[in-house]
Amino acid sequence: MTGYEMKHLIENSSSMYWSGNNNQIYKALVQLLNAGLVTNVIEQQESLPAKKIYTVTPEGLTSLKAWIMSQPEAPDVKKSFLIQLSWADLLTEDELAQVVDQYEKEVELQFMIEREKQRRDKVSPNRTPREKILWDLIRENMLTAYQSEIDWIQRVKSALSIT
Amino acid sequence: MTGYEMKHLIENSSSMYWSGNNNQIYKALVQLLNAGLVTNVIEQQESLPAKKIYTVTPEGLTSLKAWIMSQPEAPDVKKSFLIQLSWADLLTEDELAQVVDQYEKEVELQFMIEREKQRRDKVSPNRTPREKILWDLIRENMLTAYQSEIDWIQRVKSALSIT
DNA sequence: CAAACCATGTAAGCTGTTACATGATTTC
DNA sequence: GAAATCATGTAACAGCTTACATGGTTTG
Repeated sequence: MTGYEMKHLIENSSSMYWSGNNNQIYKALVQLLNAGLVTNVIEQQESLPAKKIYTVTPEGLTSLKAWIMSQPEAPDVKKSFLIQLSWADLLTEDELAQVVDQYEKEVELQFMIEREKQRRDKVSPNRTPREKILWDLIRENMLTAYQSEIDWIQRVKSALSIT
Repeated sequence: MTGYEMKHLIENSSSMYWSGNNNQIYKALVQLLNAGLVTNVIEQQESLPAKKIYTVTPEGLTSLKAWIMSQPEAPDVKKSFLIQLSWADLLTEDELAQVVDQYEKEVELQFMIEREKQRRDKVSPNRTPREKILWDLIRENMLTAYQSEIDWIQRVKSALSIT
């Protein structure tokens, strides 16, 4: 696979949250190459820059497997909206209701974008039945996280309207 | 409040996810001062560096209120575990079960740490009834997010053990 | 006797983002 | 005729982390 292809793959994935901008991808690939974790084959093209097609080496696979088995980290979550809410007593009732509405729309938008991404992505690997199960679980995780946030927003709305 | 106090306040808060290390806090306070959004009073101490006690200006409050009403962003979530899972078909059943268990323990640990933080934090402002409601909602958000992740882990375990 | 607390700050380095650069080909 | 696609890369900047620096007082 080329760096360019990886970039698009990362962009269309939601669990692979890395931005994958040019600056990082091409630099990282050079580092992996120097570390002997990948090799590349250069394919010349007329009127376009030469493709560098990368392949994992056995050492690369070993290194990957070691990372997969390394201690997983808890999710890293940043909800700037909660910081807005923590100061929201400065707002009138109407202003507060408006901001909550905006947040609801934004989260629902991202939720729909995620569902659409999943619908389009028919490329997910199905090399084994277990791999399919794993990928379905990953997708479910993304969706239920959004759903849980949307449920919370409903509770916010009823808690504030009662006041 | 001094920069030092803010640092501790941020560390003990979970919704205020900013790391708040020295380098950033003291630099940011100088910027706020230059922008006229805060003022400070210097209080000399013997055998300790002088305290700089900061206070928001009316301009600072206006600026804060503008930010609170600005378009909220959807949560920014990074779950590196999902990337580990997406490659986990390289593992044996036992290895996979082990990594899932480690993730479960890690998330449960963070969940307990969060609950403990909330239990200890009796300093949360209660200036109005509405502010109390808001702060309770923020706390509920943090906890239900963890709970939703833990529920998902249970589904992962049953989906994988059936295989 | 080591570690933590108080309270300010600086320095170095890594990660991430946005924008720029090339230049032909295809799509709207 | 403008914008996107292909495919590589560079440059400048912002954010974040870790470690260092000072130095007296208190806690384990």
